[in-house]
Amino acid sequence: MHTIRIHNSLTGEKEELRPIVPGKLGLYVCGMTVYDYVHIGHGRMLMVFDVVNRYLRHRGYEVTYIRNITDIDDKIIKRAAERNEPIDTFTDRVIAAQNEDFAQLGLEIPDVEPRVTQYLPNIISMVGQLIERGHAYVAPNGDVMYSVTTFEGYGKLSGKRLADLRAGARVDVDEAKRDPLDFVLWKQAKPGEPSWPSPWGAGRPGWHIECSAMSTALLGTHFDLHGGGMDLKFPHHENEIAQSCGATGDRFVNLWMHNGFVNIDNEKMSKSLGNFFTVREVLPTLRHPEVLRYFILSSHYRGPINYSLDQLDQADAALGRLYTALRELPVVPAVESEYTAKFHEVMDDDFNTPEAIAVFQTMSREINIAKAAGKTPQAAALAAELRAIAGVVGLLKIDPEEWARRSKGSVPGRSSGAAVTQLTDEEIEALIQARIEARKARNWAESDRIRDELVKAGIILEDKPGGKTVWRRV
RNA sequence: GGCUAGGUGGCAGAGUGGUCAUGCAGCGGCCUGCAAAGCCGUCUACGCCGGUUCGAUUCCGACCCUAGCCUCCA
Repeated sequence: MHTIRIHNSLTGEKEELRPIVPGKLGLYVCGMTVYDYVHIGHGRMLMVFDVVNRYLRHRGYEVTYIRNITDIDDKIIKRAAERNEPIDTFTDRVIAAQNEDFAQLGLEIPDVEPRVTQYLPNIISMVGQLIERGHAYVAPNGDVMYSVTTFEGYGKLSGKRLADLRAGARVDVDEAKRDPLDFVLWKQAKPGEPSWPSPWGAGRPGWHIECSAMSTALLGTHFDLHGGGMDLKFPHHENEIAQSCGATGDRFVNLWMHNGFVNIDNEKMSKSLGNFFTVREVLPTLRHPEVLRYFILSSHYRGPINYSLDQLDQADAALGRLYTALRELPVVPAVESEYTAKFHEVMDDDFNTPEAIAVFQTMSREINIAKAAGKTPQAAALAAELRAIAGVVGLLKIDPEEWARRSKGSVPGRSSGAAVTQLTDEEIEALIQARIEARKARNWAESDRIRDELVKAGIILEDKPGGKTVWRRV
């Protein structure tokens, strides 16, 4: 029987995954606040937990995967106001656009995507519980605040002590707070803002309480896995723990997972620095969205990755090597060999996708060797196995011939540019036929002329034994 | 200042107490009419200083450097 080990942010160590209910796992991931398009940093988070979800299912667990949607918050209110658009139509529109991006990224759809606005009763009830249990108070301004000093374990996840936090606090001390680190659970409505009735007056929930309320509502007071970006560790997740444990008295989450950032020139991708890329501007410049997935999975999920066009080109080349190995082979059923065992071994160890990719590359070499030796059945079997395990992490999902026909495309700064001319597949096939005839006649000048013409159109030819020629786009 | 991650060969990026990461790029060879693809080989990597050890890139300690968090953020 296998054992999956996962790095737990709570302890800083890899821990064995022990489901609370045997065979079942609850996975909650902090998803998107819906006020803008999905950027590459979000893309990484989404892909990382997509792989976690896919792999755990592949390993036989019955996973309940929850990824929330924050559809009420300051930024949303501001954006909607700027556009003179009702909040719900604005958020519906953003959610629809984000779902298009998710589909492009090849993400599996979570079991539930709860929206904050659907969970107001749960939120209000949890705030009430916190007040009852002495963890929250109504501040003079009418906001309901969480009192951090009432929760013993506050700071455990982020490794912070209250004194240190206060010393480094850059927030203005809010008169309404008993402690500078207290945070808001329920905000009094301001005129013109959307609000919901509550025992503390009309208002809306603070950001942190939503995740506590939704995760508890859907997965119970104690569940297995909770994920999100590194920046959510403090204060968001720290506050979630304080809220959920404070309100329910239960243990809340067993394992906390945090993915690293996407950097540009070693700086965090951010709007203020202007180094910001959305998936909908990046994906069309790639041969296929799997290039981005390959790039992201080439690094371990916890470390930072540096986003650059050059790296995307490297990912394109490396993924292309895998697809090239799969070409010209019959499709046969997959059989598990020692490669699948190795794949499981490295993935069981905290989702080591870079090692998994190394396994894929090693398999591609084996396939190429078998092909060159004319051992087609062996090559086809390996290819089927490769596709099976790569598919678990969302790679090698398209037909290798389709990969070959897609162009890497071109954007300023990319290492290889667009084709000078555009040819249809039919035109390409016709030129290849003409070249085959020329080669039969040993007319190398004509053969090379045709090949040069195709190169100008961004087509690379590969002559195979037996007079066959296959092609692919640069 | 506090806390958390890191510093690996031209680039990217795993991993390990003592023969191999892996990919891209380069070089040599095989294959090819020439290519391409592929295969084989090659390119004296592990921030700095100590310590433990028969032996450390890998363990321990100090130091330097980088990034992130401490305010909304995936």
